[in-house]
Amino acid sequence: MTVYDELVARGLIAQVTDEDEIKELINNGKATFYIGFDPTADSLHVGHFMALCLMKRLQMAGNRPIALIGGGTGMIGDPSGRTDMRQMMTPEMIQHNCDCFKEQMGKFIDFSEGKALMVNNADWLMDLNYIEVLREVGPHFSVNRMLTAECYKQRMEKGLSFLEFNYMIMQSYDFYALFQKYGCNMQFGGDDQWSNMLGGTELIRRKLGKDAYAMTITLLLNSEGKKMGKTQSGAVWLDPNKTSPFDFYQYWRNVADADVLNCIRMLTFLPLEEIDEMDSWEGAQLNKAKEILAYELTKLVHGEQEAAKAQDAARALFSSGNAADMPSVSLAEEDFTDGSIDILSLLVKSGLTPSRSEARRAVEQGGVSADGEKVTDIKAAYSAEAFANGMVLKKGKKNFRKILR
RNA sequence: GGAUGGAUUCCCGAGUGGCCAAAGGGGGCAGACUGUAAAUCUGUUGGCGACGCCUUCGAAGGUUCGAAUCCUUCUCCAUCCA
Repeated sequence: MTVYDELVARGLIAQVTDEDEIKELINNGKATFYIGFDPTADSLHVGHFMALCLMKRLQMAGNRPIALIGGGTGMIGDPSGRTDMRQMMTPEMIQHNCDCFKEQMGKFIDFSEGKALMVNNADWLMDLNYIEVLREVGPHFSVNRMLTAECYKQRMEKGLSFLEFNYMIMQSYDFYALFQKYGCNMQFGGDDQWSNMLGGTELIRRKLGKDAYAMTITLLLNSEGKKMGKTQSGAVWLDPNKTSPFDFYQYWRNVADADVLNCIRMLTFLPLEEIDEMDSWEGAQLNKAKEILAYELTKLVHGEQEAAKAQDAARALFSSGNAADMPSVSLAEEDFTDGSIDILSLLVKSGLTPSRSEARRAVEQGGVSADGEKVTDIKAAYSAEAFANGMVLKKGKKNFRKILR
């Protein structure tokens, strides 16, 4: 099976500019392609992970990836897929985020011996001269056409600033620059990037009379049409300090039935035959598939050891309610008043609830238990001895915390 | 620059002097049911030393016994005109 066919089979490809040409290039390892990552946070998240996996797949097939860090485009902010303007970031933040990205990417992609490149578009965008750029690329962009692009259309209602409007031009310029500098002939990105990417291929055609190609990756949506990898408290991060391996594992363990197979197919490196077998699984059997998904992804991101730990912890927690490895919190001397600590403080301290009011509600509604016993009294208090072996505090069905002295 | 409309709690959106910590919906959280799924039903959803107190309706002032609501100035957004 060729790489391209595998990508299709996994449902990873959303749109392509020229299918035959792209097939030819990537199946034969002749592509030098880039994917851009704007440093919008200090860690990569699940959305980036998909792109990195794609990079890896293509790299394994002999193609040369360029990871582009958007130190320059990050200064502008991509309006695609947004209904409001991004908050502008300070150059310091951007620089910090770029550094974080670099480090994380190194774990997934082999950058040794020129097998892959990492570049920062700040290197060429920051020194551009406004008038020169206008004269150089300005004539090749039709404002009328730009405005018909989906990503701008959405913003026509809420308002679009000139700053953001220029994003497409900057991204196009990137492709143009990489094409000339490194012979980069292909760009990949999320499906919401489609119009930005086309801008690049068109610019290259008009300026240089040469062909370049673009391909977008299917956005990972759940059965309700929402982007996956987002939780109430934000994105699911790849940085273990921002999303612990356990939480990461749990996120995937909890996906809806309708989404498991999709996720396995798109995100893991399991052989397709194996995945096809799972296709016939139904009902509670899908829980097995969810475990596989969670384990495989945690392994890819955090390593085999962490994945095993997370899996053991999850299994133990949901069967016996106890486990060696679960998120834990240590209490300090000053957390105790007269030798004991009350349940509300405990819930807040452990991070299970953000406020005492919420802790109170959780207890009143019967959602809290300590060492397997339901807490019914909001005034319940525990002395230091209760934590001698670590107390398992549980809020709701899925939130556990081990409390240590 | 001019005219008009707007900014309300996590989001959408009611509220036009006291009955407003603010309707309704969405989302979230908790409970029941289950398979750590979905759907459904119930409760809950600013904070706190909690029948009370404190902070919140774009910002700052003002009127009033009392302001999300009235007045002034400012900021931001949309639409139309230039």
